[in-house]
Amino acid sequence: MTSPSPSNAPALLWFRLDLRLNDNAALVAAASRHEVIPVYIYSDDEEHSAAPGAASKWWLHHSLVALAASIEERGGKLIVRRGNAGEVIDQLLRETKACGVYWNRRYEPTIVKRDQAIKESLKAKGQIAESSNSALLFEPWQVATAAGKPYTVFTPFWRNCLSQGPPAPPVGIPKTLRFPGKWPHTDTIESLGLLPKLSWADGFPKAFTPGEAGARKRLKEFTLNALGSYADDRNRPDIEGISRLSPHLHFGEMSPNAAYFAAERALQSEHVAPAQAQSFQRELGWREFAHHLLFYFPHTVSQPLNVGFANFPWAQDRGALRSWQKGETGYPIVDAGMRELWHTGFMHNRVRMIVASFLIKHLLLSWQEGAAWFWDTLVDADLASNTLGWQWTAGCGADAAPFFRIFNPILQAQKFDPEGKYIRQWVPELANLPTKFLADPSQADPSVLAAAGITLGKTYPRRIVEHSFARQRALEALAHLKMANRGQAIDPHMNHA
DNA sequence: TGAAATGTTGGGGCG
DNA sequence: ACGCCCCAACATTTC
Repeated sequence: MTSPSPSNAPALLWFRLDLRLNDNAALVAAASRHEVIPVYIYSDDEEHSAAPGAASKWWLHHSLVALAASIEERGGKLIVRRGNAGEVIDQLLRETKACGVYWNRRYEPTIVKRDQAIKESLKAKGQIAESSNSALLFEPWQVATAAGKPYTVFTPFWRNCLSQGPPAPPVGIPKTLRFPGKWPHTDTIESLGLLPKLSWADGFPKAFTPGEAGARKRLKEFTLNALGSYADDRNRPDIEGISRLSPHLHFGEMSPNAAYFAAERALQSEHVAPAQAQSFQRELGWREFAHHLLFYFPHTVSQPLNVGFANFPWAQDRGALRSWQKGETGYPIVDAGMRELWHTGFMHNRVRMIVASFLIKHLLLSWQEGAAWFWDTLVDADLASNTLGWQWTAGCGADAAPFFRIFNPILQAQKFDPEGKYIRQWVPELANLPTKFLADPSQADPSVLAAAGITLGKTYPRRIVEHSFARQRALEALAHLKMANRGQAIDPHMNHA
């Protein structure tokens, strides 16, 4: 197959969740044949479940600013528009006389549908409509079981991926990048209204630098400082043990290939033990698995994969939900996590599992409530990963933790934050409490609490539910569910396919 | 990528 | 010396 010959007409490069110039397949394809008109279209109205939440909008704003600047450095311009994507594209094609559109694929159900319609419409008009993969190491349809079905268990999924040979190494920015002499009108990034009216995002810049350069710097620091002990430290919120690359990967400021090969290079050059590098690559594998599941089971965005959970009697308790959201549950590790989330738009993964387990199993609130809060508050909110993560915790998803696996927030704190450094950082009103009582202030004598300046119920909340009671209640709810399903559909080891 | 309950083992204190 | 008990440490089972 020969590639189309270079044309005089420019082409639109439609940026979406690929806000970078390096290792960008659509950019490579467009730049090899055309003058390029970079475009970003903000169309949250039509994206529904995939439309960015408040924290993501903050990130998106800054990422767009960074992308526009690096395009301008190369003599180009990022054209920004707001509205229905198909209509904006048609409008731009008329304005610029462009011959078509290049973009990188997304996998959210509403986006897949929309993009298919746009592609068909363009092709029907004889225009170029070329999509590429620049978001995944392995696209959903590249991986299948021996029976030709999608995977629902992670380990065989990832084994299959790795057996296909190494993913494509990342490539740089195209050497020849031509832009048109005349530009269409562009809205300002500010006019998209992505930044919050109130100042709740003030703490975000301390934790993150959105944009391609920030992503590259983060990857470098991670591979240098933390990759070598990743398998050991990745569960420790009190240690700088994780990559923090998730928002950069979500917005496509870095390709998963770049992250994968950074670990691969460290491994090959023997700077890092194989088990440590592979542990990081495995986490990239979970991201792949999440997209695989989202593509083949699109309804899981709102519905449990395991149909046995469809009628689970989740509690309706706005007060309890509010306490969880604000980090006022009376369990310090839970509250620390929820406050880290609020102040930075991020939460350590180990703590995500703890707070999620608490919401679902201690409070019996639905995983959908938790997913919605995470969606609005996380800068790395990703429909695939968020859906997988919450269904995993609830025990209703693919390869999920069984419902009876209930995290003890006190033991988890003692195990993964042994000196209480993480709790003291995010729950400062407990900072003077001896470490021994930090995971569970209710065990401290009144004199000890008084010496630390703490009054339970006043300066720090009492536990909104007692652990052993909540555990028992959750187990009973599961027993009822089993009964209702006659023991059939909720076996944790069932095959969901 | 749990926790709690239950079972088993073996060392040591002690009559 | 011996049996008995206690209980920590570890293993297994159950939820």
